[in-house]
Amino acid sequence: MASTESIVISMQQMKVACENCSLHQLCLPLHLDHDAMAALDHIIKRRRPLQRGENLFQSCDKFSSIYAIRSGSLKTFSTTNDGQEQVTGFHLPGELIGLDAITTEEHNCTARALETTSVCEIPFNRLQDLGMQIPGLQRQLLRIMSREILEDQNMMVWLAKKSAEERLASLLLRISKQFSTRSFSAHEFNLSMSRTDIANYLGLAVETVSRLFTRFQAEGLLNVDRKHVVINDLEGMHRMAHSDPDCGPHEKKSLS
Amino acid sequence: MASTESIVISMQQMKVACENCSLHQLCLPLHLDHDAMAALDHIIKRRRPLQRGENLFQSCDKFSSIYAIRSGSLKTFSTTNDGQEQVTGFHLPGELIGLDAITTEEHNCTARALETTSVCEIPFNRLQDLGMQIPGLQRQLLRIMSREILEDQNMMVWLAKKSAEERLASLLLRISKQFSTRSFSAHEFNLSMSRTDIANYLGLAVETVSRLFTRFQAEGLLNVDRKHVVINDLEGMHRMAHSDPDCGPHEKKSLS
DNA sequence: AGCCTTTATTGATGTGGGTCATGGTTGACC
DNA sequence: GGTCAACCATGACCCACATCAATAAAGGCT
Repeated sequence: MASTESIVISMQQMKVACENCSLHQLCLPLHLDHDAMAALDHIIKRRRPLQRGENLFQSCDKFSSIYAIRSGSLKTFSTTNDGQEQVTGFHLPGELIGLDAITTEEHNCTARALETTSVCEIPFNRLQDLGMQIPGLQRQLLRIMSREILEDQNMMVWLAKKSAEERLASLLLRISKQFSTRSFSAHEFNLSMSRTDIANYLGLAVETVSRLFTRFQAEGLLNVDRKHVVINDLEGMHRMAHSDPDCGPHEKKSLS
Repeated sequence: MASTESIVISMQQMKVACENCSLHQLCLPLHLDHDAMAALDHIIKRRRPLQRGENLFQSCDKFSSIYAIRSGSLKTFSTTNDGQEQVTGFHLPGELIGLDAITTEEHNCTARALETTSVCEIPFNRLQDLGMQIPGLQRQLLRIMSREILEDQNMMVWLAKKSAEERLASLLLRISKQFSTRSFSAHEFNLSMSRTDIANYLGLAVETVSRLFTRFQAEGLLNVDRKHVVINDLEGMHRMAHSDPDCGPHEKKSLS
């Protein structure tokens, strides 16, 4: 038993080496040379995968690292002063989370795995030190944060104005896009989050989300069975979301 | 005429020297030594103040600088593909704008002065160079961007869930707070933006904003006459916004 | 298996705030 | 002063979505 487990772990470690990681261009698309990549790889901590429901970090935890998501998914949420949970985002592979904690030096939200999820932990202080040596790295970090600001602002625009159906359609399209860039089907996937989380995130009632799924299905846009979603009419979904196929509000713009 | 104008400009230039600027701790609260401050001061470009309606930058302009607001106010807005204007923010003295353009290297929104407004222009490339020499500066820049991310996320939470009255009350409280930290009255001020801009920003109809002002007045919370606002019951406004006096959604957290 | 909890669906009903329409102010310009 | 264009206020109406309520289905326990 112990031996198979150690084999599993060492294979995992091989797989997560930054240089070989299929996601590295999404984490830090720097085109670093081999040495720089090795240095970056060196500071990254491996962790055992998180199980569904486990927290990566919690609100008020001291900030020390940012995290790159390798597989699985998380939600981030904060708790309002009256004890209500507010979902602030769903985070899918290739995204970096924890950036909002740099300023306060403690986390402002809790990040909880929605399914079995593996992440790379990047200690921020060591990343900063490395940034002093590799000029491009600092700039890249600024660029990533800038992108996050931009996306959040788009999201704000979107939340302020969009109808329930536009919101749900946009979210589904974002997830679909996400899967397709990971070479999975853009048409068929499992939602890792509950209806409640979706509703909370979108600022809607659960019942509304549920009804929308039913309606989208009735209109032939998709088939849904609990968490399993098959999108039949991607273009129709785009029309529903009232967003151009490539500049939707949820769109994660490529850094190229 | 020419001589008085040159005197005005030189006084202005004296006043905006970073070291003496009453806002410098808000722009870049670094506690830099004199030399570092001088270096920072040296790269900052002065501009003549913007008149109401003038653009600081426009969507799709090439990104080259970030801007610190010294006085006055601006709105930022983007234009949706169907030609609608969407206000993404009101920006008051002490704030830094343009950070969202780092990633795309062009501006994604237009920044327009709502009144006579003066800003410091900080060329980003030169700031980056300076950052290589002054380690704290890079970190501070990351911190400022992180704060922006945090604030935008709070704003998202807030837009997703809050009622019309909570939205307007929060905005008024943010403005009030803003004035009070600048040693102006927290109770009495002029709104620089139109009802239409407010409604657009808050994701409401103009009529709703108008009615809310009337209702707040009827309830004795404030007095309003066109742009002029007197808040009679700050605490009542906080209750209306459903936010603790010091952790409201619109709150610009001090970096301390 | 059986029980319990959590999650999802669906229907009935109510309401916040959007939309439309009208009229009043204010200020810029001739 | 008159005219025109923004801007703002207010009433009448309506609809999208929340809320309330009931049921059903799906895991997770022992």
